[in-house]
Amino acid sequence: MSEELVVFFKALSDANRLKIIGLLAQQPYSVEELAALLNLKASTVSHHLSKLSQVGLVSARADSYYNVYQLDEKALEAKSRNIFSQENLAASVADVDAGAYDNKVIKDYTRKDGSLKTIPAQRKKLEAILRYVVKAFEVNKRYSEKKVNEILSRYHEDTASLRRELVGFGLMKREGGGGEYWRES
Amino acid sequence: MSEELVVFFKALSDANRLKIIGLLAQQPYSVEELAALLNLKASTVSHHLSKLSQVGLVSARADSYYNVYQLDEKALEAKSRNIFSQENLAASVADVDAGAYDNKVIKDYTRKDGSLKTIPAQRKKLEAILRYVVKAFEVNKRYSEKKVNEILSRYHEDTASLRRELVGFGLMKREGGGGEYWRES
DNA sequence: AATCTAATTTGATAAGTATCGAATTAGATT
DNA sequence: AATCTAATTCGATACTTATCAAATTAGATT
Repeated sequence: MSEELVVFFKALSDANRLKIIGLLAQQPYSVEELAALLNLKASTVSHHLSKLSQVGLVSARADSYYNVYQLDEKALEAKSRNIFSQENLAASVADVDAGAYDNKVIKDYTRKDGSLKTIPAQRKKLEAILRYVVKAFEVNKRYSEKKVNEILSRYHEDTASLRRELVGFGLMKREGGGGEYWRES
Repeated sequence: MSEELVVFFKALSDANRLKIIGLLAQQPYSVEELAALLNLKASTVSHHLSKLSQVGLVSARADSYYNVYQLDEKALEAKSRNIFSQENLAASVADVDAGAYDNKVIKDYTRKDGSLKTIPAQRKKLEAILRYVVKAFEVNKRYSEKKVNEILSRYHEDTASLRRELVGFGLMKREGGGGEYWRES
């Protein structure tokens, strides 16, 4: 899950928390000492330490009156090594809808009945629209040019352009001689 | 300066910005495409890209209508390698006042005239107070026990305790036989 | 030159959070 | 058992920021 990474980075997105990490890298400190060193109240430092401990960067041990915090150097090293690993990068996009762009373009360019308002001029949008239109054809079935035009006319009157672009982008194939078209898988 | 590190981590402390990085790790995208994929408005994505580009993680190239953003993998790798380097840890504590803890303890335990309200029971505070008191003695000069007591009496009536602790913590030395004391450098 | 389109900037709003002071808790010392 | 002390939790406040809508800008196409 990507949320864990966000929490980790948020834990480090504060100047005073970075100072705490830097100080604890030298030696363990109590909350009270950290508060004095950073010129903050103990309650504030406690809040910061809680965030750092949530992500496993620091831990506390009780010593008489004091809660002495120490840096977990192992965790620090481990985290820094695989922050931008393939797994983490992949995890961050796991819940991104890959079809969202096509869907938006289709939504922008079609009427309620599914026909096209216009044929997009931009290449990327045209591709998205063509991927949408080509679904009207069965895979591997042969169509005459007349039949192709009839189907495309449901989408836009300029069937010749649609037909040409479908072939141009490789979404449909045309047999050299006979004027037959088909959609490949 | 530590502020640079904070900005870097803040740039990464957002789920949508991490998704952008994950997406750009696969291929470059335009602002419009990212907006559709993340279900955000273009202006919001622009805002995110601006933060990422501030820290050098992404850059844009113009392509017809579009601003196509790409991930700077080199920068990503370089950053992740030395995030928690010695230099960065040291930089984060550079502007921390190392004497702040002693100062706070001294402030808490002394009156306006510099004398001690009480002698701290806690070891760490006692150390801080003793470091403060020992400054009343010149380095390497010899003092009789009587003179030591006279000086210490400016701070607290229990001169015997102060004297004993100063020696115990190694801040002052006593010659075995003759009852002479001195402060070492 | 005029017109489009995507991107950015600006302003407003809502959500998040660093900080402090007060109250409470946990634990050790007496 | 009673009392201290440091730490934590809680409530309030001020500041930051993610997001959107509207206005503006930059650049390409016609």
